Amino acid sequence: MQGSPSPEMYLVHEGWLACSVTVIDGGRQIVSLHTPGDLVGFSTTHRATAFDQIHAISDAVVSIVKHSVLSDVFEQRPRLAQYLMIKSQEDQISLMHRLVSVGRTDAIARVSALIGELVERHVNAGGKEHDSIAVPLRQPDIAELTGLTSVHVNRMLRQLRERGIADWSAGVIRVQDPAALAAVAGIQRKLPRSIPDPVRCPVDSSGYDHKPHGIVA
Amino acid sequence: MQGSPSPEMYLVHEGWLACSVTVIDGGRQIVSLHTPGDLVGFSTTHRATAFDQIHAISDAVVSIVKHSVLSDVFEQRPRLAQYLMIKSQEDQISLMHRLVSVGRTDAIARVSALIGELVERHVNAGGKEHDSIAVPLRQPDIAELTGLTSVHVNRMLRQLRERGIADWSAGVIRVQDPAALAAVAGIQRKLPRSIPDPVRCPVDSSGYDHKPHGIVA
DNA sequence: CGCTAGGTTGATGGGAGTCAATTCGCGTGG
DNA sequence: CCACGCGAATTGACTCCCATCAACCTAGCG
Repeated sequence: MQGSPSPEMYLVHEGWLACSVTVIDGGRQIVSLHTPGDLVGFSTTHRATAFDQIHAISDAVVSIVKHSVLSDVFEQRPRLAQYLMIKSQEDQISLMHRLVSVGRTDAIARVSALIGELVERHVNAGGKEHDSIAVPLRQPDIAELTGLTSVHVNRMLRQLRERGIADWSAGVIRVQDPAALAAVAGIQRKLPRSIPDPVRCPVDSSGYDHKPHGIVA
Repeated sequence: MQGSPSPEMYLVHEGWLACSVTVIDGGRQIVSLHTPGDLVGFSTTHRATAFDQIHAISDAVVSIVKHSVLSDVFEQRPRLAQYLMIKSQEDQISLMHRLVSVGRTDAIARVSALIGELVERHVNAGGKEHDSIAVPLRQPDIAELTGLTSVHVNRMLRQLRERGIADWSAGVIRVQDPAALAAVAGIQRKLPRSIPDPVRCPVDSSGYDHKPHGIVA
Protein backbone atom coordinates (compact mmCIF):
# COMPACT_ATOMS: atom_id res chain seq x y z
CA MET A 1 0.00 0.00 0.00
CA GLN A 2 1.02 3.53 -0.71
CA GLY A 3 2.66 5.02 2.34
CA SER A 4 2.94 1.88 4.39
CA PRO A 5 6.18 -0.03 4.71
CA SER A 6 6.52 -2.80 2.16
CA PRO A 7 9.40 -5.16 2.90
CA GLU A 8 8.67 -7.43 -0.01
CA MET A 9 9.05 -7.84 -3.73
CA TYR A 10 6.99 -10.07 -5.96
CA LEU A 11 8.27 -12.40 -8.63
CA VAL A 12 5.43 -12.84 -11.10
CA HIS A 13 4.65 -16.37 -12.25
CA GLU A 14 1.27 -15.88 -13.88
CA GLY A 15 -1.00 -12.94 -14.56
CA TRP A 16 -0.31 -9.24 -14.79
CA LEU A 17 0.52 -6.80 -12.00
CA ALA A 18 0.54 -3.02 -12.11
CA CYS A 19 2.39 -0.47 -10.08
CA SER A 20 0.38 2.71 -9.57
CA VAL A 21 0.23 5.95 -7.65
CA THR A 22 -2.90 7.65 -6.38
CA VAL A 23 -3.17 11.43 -6.22
CA ILE A 24 -5.22 13.43 -3.77
CA ASP A 25 -8.21 14.09 -6.03
CA GLY A 26 -8.73 10.38 -6.54
CA GLY A 27 -7.02 10.00 -9.88
CA ARG A 28 -4.55 7.20 -10.37
CA GLN A 29 -1.57 6.69 -12.64
CA ILE A 30 -0.15 3.29 -13.51
CA VAL A 31 3.60 3.69 -13.70
CA SER A 32 4.55 0.18 -14.73
CA LEU A 33 3.09 -3.06 -15.94
CA HIS A 34 4.50 -6.45 -15.02
CA THR A 35 4.11 -9.79 -16.72
CA PRO A 36 5.40 -13.26 -15.77
CA GLY A 37 9.15 -13.23 -15.15
CA ASP A 38 9.20 -9.68 -13.80
CA LEU A 39 10.34 -8.77 -10.33
CA VAL A 40 7.97 -6.12 -8.98
CA GLY A 41 8.78 -3.62 -6.26
CA PHE A 42 12.52 -3.76 -6.78
CA SER A 43 12.85 -0.04 -7.31
CA THR A 44 11.54 0.86 -3.87
CA THR A 45 13.66 -1.60 -1.90
CA HIS A 46 15.71 0.98 -0.08
CA ARG A 47 12.78 3.11 1.01
CA ALA A 48 11.28 3.00 4.46
CA THR A 49 7.79 3.60 3.10
CA ALA A 50 6.44 2.54 -0.24
CA PHE A 51 5.63 5.29 -2.64
CA ASP A 52 3.53 3.20 -4.97
CA GLN A 53 0.83 0.57 -4.82
CA ILE A 54 1.07 -2.84 -6.38
CA HIS A 55 -2.15 -4.43 -7.55
CA ALA A 56 -3.20 -7.22 -9.84
CA ILE A 57 -4.66 -6.52 -13.27
CA SER A 58 -5.71 -10.12 -13.63
CA ASP A 59 -5.59 -13.07 -11.28
CA ALA A 60 -1.96 -13.67 -10.52
CA VAL A 61 0.45 -16.14 -9.01
CA VAL A 62 3.56 -14.67 -7.41
CA SER A 63 6.50 -15.58 -5.21
CA ILE A 64 7.23 -13.26 -2.34
CA VAL A 65 10.84 -12.16 -2.10
CA LYS A 66 12.09 -10.28 0.94
CA HIS A 67 14.12 -7.12 0.46
CA SER A 68 16.63 -8.46 2.92
CA VAL A 69 17.96 -11.06 0.51
CA LEU A 70 19.37 -8.36 -1.74
CA SER A 71 22.50 -7.75 0.31
CA ASP A 72 23.37 -11.42 0.15
CA VAL A 73 22.72 -11.51 -3.57
CA PHE A 74 25.12 -8.64 -4.14
CA GLU A 75 27.77 -10.15 -1.90
CA GLN A 76 27.62 -13.72 -3.14
CA ARG A 77 26.06 -13.78 -6.58
CA PRO A 78 27.40 -10.86 -8.62
CA ARG A 79 26.10 -12.17 -11.94
CA LEU A 80 22.60 -12.45 -10.53
CA ALA A 81 22.90 -8.97 -9.09
CA GLN A 82 23.88 -7.64 -12.48
CA TYR A 83 20.95 -9.44 -14.04
CA LEU A 84 18.61 -7.81 -11.55
CA MET A 85 20.11 -4.46 -12.38
CA ILE A 86 19.53 -4.99 -16.08
CA LYS A 87 15.90 -5.89 -15.44
CA SER A 88 15.56 -2.76 -13.34
CA GLN A 89 17.08 -0.69 -16.11
CA GLU A 90 14.59 -2.11 -18.58
CA ASP A 91 11.79 -1.03 -16.27
CA GLN A 92 13.33 2.40 -16.13
CA ILE A 93 13.49 2.67 -19.91
CA SER A 94 9.89 1.59 -20.12
CA LEU A 95 9.06 4.35 -17.66
CA MET A 96 10.90 6.86 -19.82
CA HIS A 97 8.89 5.77 -22.84
CA ARG A 98 5.69 6.19 -20.94
CA LEU A 99 6.65 9.61 -19.67
CA VAL A 100 7.50 10.83 -23.15
CA SER A 101 4.29 9.43 -24.51
CA VAL A 102 2.16 11.05 -21.82
CA GLY A 103 4.06 14.32 -21.74
CA ARG A 104 4.52 15.04 -25.41
CA THR A 105 1.99 13.22 -27.56
CA ASP A 106 -1.77 13.42 -28.03
CA ALA A 107 -4.34 10.83 -27.03
CA ILE A 108 -4.34 8.77 -30.22
CA ALA A 109 -0.54 8.53 -30.13
CA ARG A 110 -0.52 7.44 -26.50
CA VAL A 111 -2.95 4.62 -27.08
CA SER A 112 -1.06 3.57 -30.20
CA ALA A 113 2.23 3.63 -28.33
CA LEU A 114 0.73 1.46 -25.62
CA ILE A 115 -0.44 -1.06 -28.17
CA GLY A 116 3.00 -1.02 -29.74
CA GLU A 117 4.63 -1.61 -26.39
CA LEU A 118 2.33 -4.51 -25.62
CA VAL A 119 3.02 -6.09 -28.99
CA GLU A 120 6.75 -5.67 -28.46
CA ARG A 121 6.52 -7.26 -25.02
CA HIS A 122 4.56 -10.14 -26.42
CA VAL A 123 7.17 -10.74 -29.11
CA ASN A 124 10.07 -10.41 -26.68
CA ALA A 125 8.40 -12.89 -24.38
CA GLY A 126 8.43 -15.40 -27.21
CA GLY A 127 4.79 -14.95 -28.22
CA LYS A 128 3.84 -16.46 -31.53
CA GLU A 129 0.71 -14.92 -33.01
CA HIS A 130 1.76 -11.40 -33.89
CA ASP A 131 -1.63 -10.38 -35.14
CA SER A 132 -3.71 -11.41 -32.18
CA ILE A 133 -2.68 -10.89 -28.58
CA ALA A 134 -4.73 -11.49 -25.45
CA VAL A 135 -4.32 -8.67 -22.93
CA PRO A 136 -6.17 -8.47 -19.60
CA LEU A 137 -6.28 -4.65 -19.53
CA ARG A 138 -9.68 -2.94 -19.29
CA GLN A 139 -10.34 0.47 -20.78
CA PRO A 140 -10.08 2.13 -17.35
CA ASP A 141 -6.66 0.48 -17.00
CA ILE A 142 -5.61 1.87 -20.37
CA ALA A 143 -6.77 5.27 -19.18
CA GLU A 144 -4.63 5.03 -16.05
CA LEU A 145 -1.65 4.00 -18.14
CA THR A 146 -1.98 6.76 -20.71
CA GLY A 147 -3.08 9.64 -18.49
CA LEU A 148 -6.47 9.83 -20.21
CA THR A 149 -10.05 9.13 -19.18
CA SER A 150 -11.70 5.84 -20.01
CA VAL A 151 -14.24 7.71 -22.10
CA HIS A 152 -11.57 9.17 -24.31
CA VAL A 153 -9.69 5.88 -24.49
CA ASN A 154 -12.84 4.35 -25.86
CA ARG A 155 -13.02 7.00 -28.59
CA MET A 156 -9.38 6.50 -29.51
CA LEU A 157 -9.83 2.74 -29.77
CA ARG A 158 -12.82 3.28 -32.00
CA GLN A 159 -10.81 5.62 -34.18
CA LEU A 160 -8.01 3.06 -34.54
CA ARG A 161 -10.61 0.47 -35.44
CA GLU A 162 -12.38 2.67 -37.99
CA ARG A 163 -9.09 3.65 -39.59
CA GLY A 164 -8.23 -0.01 -40.00
CA ILE A 165 -5.08 0.27 -37.89
CA ALA A 166 -5.81 -1.91 -34.90
CA ASP A 167 -8.70 -3.54 -33.13
CA TRP A 168 -8.70 -3.91 -29.36
CA SER A 169 -11.90 -5.43 -28.08
CA ALA A 170 -12.95 -8.28 -25.82
CA GLY A 171 -9.46 -8.35 -24.34
CA VAL A 172 -7.73 -9.11 -27.63
CA ILE A 173 -5.46 -6.81 -29.62
CA ARG A 174 -5.34 -7.27 -33.39
CA VAL A 175 -2.90 -5.03 -35.21
CA GLN A 176 -3.95 -4.71 -38.82
CA ASP A 177 -1.50 -2.06 -40.00
CA PRO A 178 1.72 -2.08 -37.92
CA ALA A 179 3.34 0.65 -40.02
CA ALA A 180 0.41 3.01 -39.56
CA LEU A 181 0.34 2.20 -35.85
CA ALA A 182 4.00 3.13 -35.46
CA ALA A 183 3.46 6.29 -37.46
CA VAL A 184 0.54 7.36 -35.27
CA ALA A 185 2.48 6.53 -32.10
CA GLY A 186 5.04 9.08 -33.22
CA ILE A 187 8.03 7.84 -31.27
CA GLN A 188 10.86 5.86 -32.71
CA ARG A 189 11.36 2.85 -30.56
CA LYS A 190 14.46 1.38 -32.12
CA LEU A 191 15.58 3.25 -35.22
CA PRO A 192 18.35 5.84 -35.00
CA ARG A 193 17.53 9.46 -35.70
CA SER A 194 18.52 10.82 -39.06
CA ILE A 195 19.35 14.25 -37.73
CA PRO A 196 21.73 14.27 -34.77
CA ASP A 197 20.73 17.77 -33.55
CA PRO A 198 23.42 19.01 -31.15
CA VAL A 199 20.94 21.28 -29.37
CA ARG A 200 22.64 23.09 -26.54
CA CYS A 201 25.65 20.83 -26.16
CA PRO A 202 28.23 23.06 -27.84
CA VAL A 203 27.70 25.70 -25.21
CA ASP A 204 29.22 23.64 -22.49
CA SER A 205 32.11 21.91 -24.20
CA SER A 206 34.22 24.69 -22.76
CA GLY A 207 34.17 23.47 -19.22
CA TYR A 208 34.62 19.75 -19.73
CA ASP A 209 37.15 17.84 -17.78
CA HIS A 210 38.08 14.37 -18.93
CA LYS A 211 39.52 11.97 -16.44
CA PRO A 212 40.47 8.33 -16.70
CA HIS A 213 37.57 6.18 -15.62
CA GLY A 214 37.15 5.40 -11.98
CA ILE A 215 34.22 5.78 -9.69
CA VAL A 216 34.14 7.71 -6.48
CA ALA A 217 32.19 5.87 -3.83
CA MET B 1 22.88 11.22 -29.12
CA GLN B 2 19.56 9.53 -29.49
CA GLY B 3 19.94 6.39 -31.58
CA SER B 4 23.69 6.29 -31.73
CA PRO B 5 25.70 3.93 -29.55
CA SER B 6 26.82 5.52 -26.31
CA PRO B 7 29.40 3.44 -24.45
CA GLU B 8 29.84 5.96 -21.69
CA MET B 9 28.35 7.28 -18.52
CA TYR B 10 29.00 10.64 -16.94
CA LEU B 11 29.75 11.36 -13.34
CA VAL B 12 28.70 14.94 -12.73
CA HIS B 13 31.11 17.16 -10.80
CA GLU B 14 29.66 20.59 -11.50
CA GLY B 15 26.64 21.93 -13.33
CA TRP B 16 23.38 20.27 -14.32
CA LEU B 17 22.73 17.67 -16.99
CA ALA B 18 19.42 16.55 -18.45
CA CYS B 19 18.36 13.36 -20.09
CA SER B 20 15.74 13.92 -22.78
CA VAL B 21 13.88 12.27 -25.64
CA THR B 22 12.85 13.93 -28.89
CA VAL B 23 9.65 12.97 -30.66
CA ILE B 24 9.03 13.15 -34.39
CA ASP B 25 7.14 16.44 -34.44
CA GLY B 26 10.06 18.20 -32.79
CA GLY B 27 8.81 18.22 -29.22
CA ARG B 28 11.13 17.13 -26.48
CA GLN B 29 10.64 15.66 -23.04
CA ILE B 30 13.21 15.81 -20.29
CA VAL B 31 13.03 12.54 -18.41
CA SER B 32 15.61 13.20 -15.72
CA LEU B 33 17.69 15.95 -14.22
CA HIS B 34 21.15 15.39 -12.83
CA THR B 35 23.15 17.45 -10.38
CA PRO B 36 26.70 17.01 -9.03
CA GLY B 37 27.21 13.53 -7.61
CA ASP B 38 24.85 11.84 -10.05
CA LEU B 39 25.88 9.15 -12.48
CA VAL B 40 24.13 9.83 -15.81
CA GLY B 41 23.43 7.26 -18.49
CA PHE B 42 23.49 4.32 -16.13
CA SER B 43 20.03 3.12 -17.07
CA THR B 44 20.92 2.54 -20.72
CA THR B 45 24.16 0.67 -20.11
CA HIS B 46 23.01 -2.62 -21.55
CA ARG B 47 21.55 -1.18 -24.74
CA ALA B 48 23.30 -1.24 -28.08
CA THR B 49 21.86 2.12 -29.06
CA ALA B 50 21.00 4.95 -26.74
CA PHE B 51 17.34 5.78 -26.45
CA ASP B 52 17.83 9.16 -24.90
CA GLN B 53 20.01 12.24 -25.31
CA ILE B 54 22.18 13.70 -22.60
CA HIS B 55 22.76 17.42 -22.69
CA ALA B 56 23.95 20.11 -20.35
CA ILE B 57 21.52 22.56 -18.77
CA SER B 58 24.37 24.72 -17.57
CA ASP B 59 28.10 24.57 -18.08
CA ALA B 60 29.24 21.31 -16.58
CA VAL B 61 32.27 19.36 -15.50
CA VAL B 62 32.04 15.59 -15.72
CA SER B 63 34.10 12.45 -15.54
CA ILE B 64 33.61 9.92 -18.27
CA VAL B 65 32.99 6.39 -17.08
CA LYS B 66 32.99 3.50 -19.53
CA HIS B 67 30.17 0.99 -19.41
CA SER B 68 32.70 -1.79 -19.48
CA VAL B 69 33.81 -1.15 -15.91
CA LEU B 70 30.41 -2.27 -14.60
CA SER B 71 31.11 -5.99 -14.82
CA ASP B 72 34.26 -5.56 -12.76
CA VAL B 73 32.42 -3.46 -10.23
CA PHE B 74 29.81 -6.16 -9.77
CA GLU B 75 32.41 -8.91 -9.50
CA GLN B 76 34.82 -7.20 -7.17
CA ARG B 77 33.04 -4.42 -5.32
CA PRO B 78 29.60 -5.63 -4.32
CA ARG B 79 28.98 -2.76 -1.91
CA LEU B 80 29.70 -0.24 -4.61
CA ALA B 81 27.44 -2.13 -6.99
CA GLN B 82 24.67 -1.99 -4.45
CA TYR B 83 25.25 1.71 -4.00
CA LEU B 84 24.95 2.22 -7.75
CA MET B 85 21.74 0.27 -7.72
CA ILE B 86 20.30 2.44 -4.99
CA LYS B 87 21.18 5.57 -6.95
CA SER B 88 19.51 4.05 -9.99
CA GLN B 89 16.42 3.25 -7.96
CA GLU B 90 16.26 6.84 -6.78
CA ASP B 91 16.30 7.96 -10.40
CA GLN B 92 13.51 5.55 -11.13
CA ILE B 93 11.40 6.86 -8.28
CA SER B 94 11.99 10.37 -9.51
CA LEU B 95 10.79 9.25 -12.93
CA MET B 96 7.66 7.78 -11.37
CA HIS B 97 6.96 11.07 -9.64
CA ARG B 98 7.35 12.95 -12.86
CA LEU B 99 5.10 10.56 -14.75
CA VAL B 100 2.35 10.87 -12.16
CA SER B 101 2.68 14.62 -12.17
CA VAL B 102 2.49 14.86 -15.95
CA GLY B 103 -0.17 12.23 -16.39
CA ARG B 104 -2.60 13.08 -13.66
CA THR B 105 -2.27 16.70 -12.53
CA ASP B 106 -2.92 20.05 -14.15
CA ALA B 107 -0.35 22.63 -15.15
CA ILE B 108 -0.19 24.57 -11.90
CA ALA B 109 0.31 21.36 -9.95
CA ARG B 110 3.10 20.18 -12.26
CA VAL B 111 5.07 23.36 -11.91
CA SER B 112 4.53 23.35 -8.16
CA ALA B 113 5.64 19.74 -7.94
CA LEU B 114 8.77 20.56 -9.87
CA ILE B 115 9.58 23.39 -7.50
CA GLY B 116 8.98 21.07 -4.59
CA GLU B 117 11.30 18.47 -6.07
CA LEU B 118 14.03 21.03 -6.67
CA VAL B 119 13.75 22.30 -3.11
CA GLU B 120 13.88 18.76 -1.78
CA ARG B 121 16.96 18.01 -3.87
CA HIS B 122 18.62 21.15 -2.63
CA VAL B 123 17.97 20.23 0.97
CA ASN B 124 19.09 16.63 0.48
CA ALA B 125 22.28 17.88 -1.12
CA GLY B 126 23.01 19.78 2.07
CA GLY B 127 21.87 23.17 0.82
CA LYS B 128 21.45 25.81 3.43
CA GLU B 129 19.19 28.65 2.33
CA HIS B 130 15.78 27.06 2.15
CA ASP B 131 14.06 30.17 0.95
CA SER B 132 16.29 31.04 -1.98
CA ILE B 133 17.72 28.49 -4.40
CA ALA B 134 19.68 29.16 -7.56
CA VAL B 135 18.52 26.90 -10.40
CA PRO B 136 19.89 27.05 -13.97
CA LEU B 137 16.61 25.96 -15.61
CA ARG B 138 15.03 28.25 -18.22
CA GLN B 139 11.29 28.38 -18.79
CA PRO B 140 11.61 26.23 -21.93
CA ASP B 141 13.44 23.67 -19.80
CA ILE B 142 10.64 23.73 -17.26
CA ALA B 143 8.22 23.20 -20.12
CA GLU B 144 10.14 20.16 -21.33
CA LEU B 145 10.18 18.77 -17.81
CA THR B 146 6.49 19.26 -17.13
CA GLY B 147 5.05 18.40 -20.51
CA LEU B 148 3.78 21.96 -21.02
CA THR B 149 4.68 24.81 -23.35
CA SER B 150 6.98 27.60 -22.25
CA VAL B 151 4.13 30.05 -22.69
CA HIS B 152 1.94 28.21 -20.25
CA VAL B 153 4.81 27.69 -17.83
CA ASN B 154 5.20 31.43 -17.75
CA ARG B 155 1.55 31.87 -16.87
CA MET B 156 1.77 29.30 -14.09
CA LEU B 157 4.85 30.95 -12.59
CA ARG B 158 3.05 34.26 -12.64
CA GLN B 159 0.08 32.70 -10.90
CA LEU B 160 2.30 31.25 -8.17
CA ARG B 161 3.91 34.65 -7.77
CA GLU B 162 0.61 36.52 -7.61
CA ARG B 163 -0.81 34.05 -5.12
CA GLY B 164 2.21 34.61 -2.89
CA ILE B 165 3.23 30.96 -3.00
CA ALA B 166 6.57 31.03 -4.77
CA ASP B 167 8.67 33.29 -6.94
CA TRP B 168 10.88 31.87 -9.67
CA SER B 169 12.63 34.53 -11.65
CA ALA B 170 16.16 35.36 -12.77
CA GLY B 171 17.19 31.79 -12.09
CA VAL B 172 16.31 31.91 -8.41
CA ILE B 173 13.49 30.08 -6.65
CA ARG B 174 12.00 31.66 -3.55
CA VAL B 175 9.32 29.63 -1.82
CA GLN B 176 7.15 31.91 0.27
CA ASP B 177 4.44 29.48 1.33
CA PRO B 178 5.70 25.87 1.41
CA ALA B 179 2.41 24.50 2.73
CA ALA B 180 0.41 26.10 -0.06
CA LEU B 181 2.97 24.89 -2.58
CA ALA B 182 2.62 21.30 -1.40
CA ALA B 183 -1.16 21.61 -1.44
CA VAL B 184 -1.18 22.88 -5.00
CA ALA B 185 1.26 20.17 -6.11
CA GLY B 186 -1.34 17.66 -4.98
CA ILE B 187 0.94 14.68 -4.47
CA GLN B 188 2.17 13.49 -1.15
CA ARG B 189 5.89 13.04 -1.34
CA LYS B 190 6.57 11.44 2.03
CA LEU B 191 3.51 11.25 4.21
CA PRO B 192 1.49 8.06 4.41
CA ARG B 193 -2.05 8.08 3.08
CA SER B 194 -4.82 8.29 5.63
CA ILE B 195 -7.10 6.01 3.62
CA PRO B 196 -5.56 2.73 2.54
CA ASP B 197 -8.00 2.07 -0.34
CA PRO B 198 -7.74 -1.63 -1.31
CA VAL B 199 -8.83 -0.94 -4.89
CA ARG B 200 -8.89 -4.14 -6.91
CA CYS B 201 -6.58 -6.18 -4.71
CA PRO B 202 -9.27 -8.38 -3.10
CA VAL B 203 -10.23 -9.75 -6.50
CA ASP B 204 -7.03 -11.62 -6.98
CA SER B 205 -6.19 -12.90 -3.53
CA SER B 206 -7.79 -16.12 -4.66
CA GLY B 207 -5.00 -17.21 -6.91
CA TYR B 208 -2.01 -16.32 -4.79
CA ASP B 209 0.76 -18.77 -4.17
CA HIS B 210 3.17 -18.01 -1.39
CA LYS B 211 6.58 -19.59 -1.48
CA PRO B 212 9.62 -19.16 0.72
CA HIS B 213 11.93 -16.53 -0.67
CA GLY B 214 14.41 -17.50 -3.28
CA ILE B 215 15.10 -16.09 -6.70
CA VAL B 216 15.03 -17.99 -9.93
CA ALA B 217 17.86 -16.90 -12.20
C1' DC C 1 -33.96 -10.65 -11.24
C1' DG C 2 -31.63 -6.67 -9.78
C1' DC C 3 -26.87 -5.20 -9.20
C1' DT C 4 -22.55 -3.83 -10.80
C1' DA C 5 -18.56 -3.05 -13.80
C1' DG C 6 -17.42 -2.13 -18.15
C1' DG C 7 -18.34 -0.38 -22.73
C1' DT C 8 -20.43 3.13 -25.89
C1' DT C 9 -22.03 7.47 -27.38
C1' DG C 10 -23.51 12.52 -27.30
C1' DA C 11 -23.36 17.37 -25.54
C1' DT C 12 -20.88 20.83 -23.25
C1' DG C 13 -17.10 23.41 -21.14
C1' DG C 14 -12.46 24.46 -19.79
C1' DG C 15 -7.57 24.09 -19.68
C1' DA C 16 -3.77 24.30 -22.31
C1' DG C 17 -1.78 24.80 -27.08
C1' DT C 18 -0.97 27.87 -30.86
C1' DC C 19 -0.02 32.15 -33.01
C1' DA C 20 1.67 36.53 -32.58
C1' DA C 21 3.43 40.93 -30.81
C1' DT C 22 6.27 43.26 -27.47
C1' DT C 23 9.84 43.78 -24.18
C1' DC C 24 14.16 42.91 -22.00
C1' DG C 25 18.98 41.58 -21.30
C1' DC C 26 23.16 40.32 -23.33
C1' DG C 27 26.84 39.59 -26.45
C1' DT C 28 28.88 41.03 -30.92
C1' DG C 29 30.44 43.76 -34.28
C1' DG C 30 30.37 48.08 -36.78
C1' DC D 1 28.73 54.06 -28.28
C1' DC D 2 25.10 52.32 -30.73
C1' DA D 3 22.91 49.03 -33.97
C1' DC D 4 21.84 44.59 -34.43
C1' DG D 5 20.59 39.96 -33.43
C1' DC D 6 19.19 36.46 -30.43
C1' DG D 7 17.28 33.89 -26.70
C1' DA D 8 14.23 34.32 -23.11
C1' DA D 9 10.34 36.31 -20.78
C1' DT D 10 5.81 38.23 -21.10
C1' DT D 11 1.18 39.02 -22.53
C1' DG D 12 -3.20 38.74 -25.34
C1' DA D 13 -6.48 36.52 -28.58
C1' DC D 14 -8.13 32.54 -30.39
C1' DT D 15 -8.59 27.50 -31.12
C1' DC D 16 -9.08 22.80 -30.01
C1' DC D 17 -8.26 18.60 -27.64
C1' DC D 18 -9.74 16.23 -24.00
C1' DA D 19 -12.33 16.11 -19.43
C1' DT D 20 -16.71 16.16 -17.61
C1' DC D 21 -21.39 14.99 -17.22
C1' DA D 22 -24.91 12.13 -18.47
C1' DA D 23 -27.54 8.55 -20.52
C1' DC D 24 -27.92 3.97 -22.14
C1' DC D 25 -26.56 -0.74 -23.22
C1' DT D 26 -24.52 -5.16 -22.30
C1' DA D 27 -22.83 -9.11 -19.81
C1' DG D 28 -21.79 -11.58 -15.72
C1' DC D 29 -23.26 -12.92 -11.21
C1' DG D 30 -25.18 -13.51 -6.60
